[in-house]
Amino acid sequence: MQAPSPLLDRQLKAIANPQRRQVLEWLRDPRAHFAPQIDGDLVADGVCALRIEEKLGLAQPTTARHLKVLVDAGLLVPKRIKQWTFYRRDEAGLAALRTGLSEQL
Amino acid sequence: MQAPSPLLDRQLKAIANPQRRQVLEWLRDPRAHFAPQIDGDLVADGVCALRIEEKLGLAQPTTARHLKVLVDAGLLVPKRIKQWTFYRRDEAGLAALRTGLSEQL
DNA sequence: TGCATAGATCGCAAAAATGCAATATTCAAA
DNA sequence: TTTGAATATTGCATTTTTGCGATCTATGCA
Repeated sequence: MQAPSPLLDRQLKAIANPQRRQVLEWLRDPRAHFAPQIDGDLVADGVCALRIEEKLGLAQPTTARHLKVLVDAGLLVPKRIKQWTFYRRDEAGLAALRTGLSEQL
Repeated sequence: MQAPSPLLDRQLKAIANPQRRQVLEWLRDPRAHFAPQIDGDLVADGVCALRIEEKLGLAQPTTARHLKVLVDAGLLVPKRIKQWTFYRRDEAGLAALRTGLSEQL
């Protein structure tokens, strides 16, 4: 079957995984869950992938793929600073998910 | 990783599939999507599994499993009448899903 | 009781998701 | 330019999901 909305489908598949939901939840209040960073503001820029990786307790490639799934679903915004990538929530994408859900479900 | 909420996890996995979302959407207004039934009122009792099966275009065992996933997630209510099983939405479960989402996401 | 219908379950194959190690890429600093 | 750190990508194994045919179970009717 063809998904009526490819975006909503990607978003729902993205949040169907507990680790990825955990990341989204942590990033609701980065200061409450992560130590301050030298480069990149926790809130404005997001949290360094390395921090997320160690908190998740998964290998680096696995974490990287989880983050990519969330970015591709429009739920996270990546920001490259120097050799780091910082991730913050994409509130617009999350709002779209909520809207799509209430319409489709 | 352990899912913080096993129920929410089951619900999100359940709606991560387009066919299952389609069923939930059809059942929002059964009269708009299904012909009247002899036994079992479309709205009060739900829609016969056979009708859902033919509308989905999937084999009987496959449809049966999809419906079971939705029932186990508390999103559908099954009702056995004679040799048929009718399915309707579990609005309480769907409300719980919405609540869980807004809390966790 | 015997038979037909609807649905549930079993067993298996194909596809997708998830994990990791190894490797490639990117960027900064020496 | 070489080195090191952080991230991205590749390749592969394991698990989960999804599909089907075959079969079992439950129910109703002759």
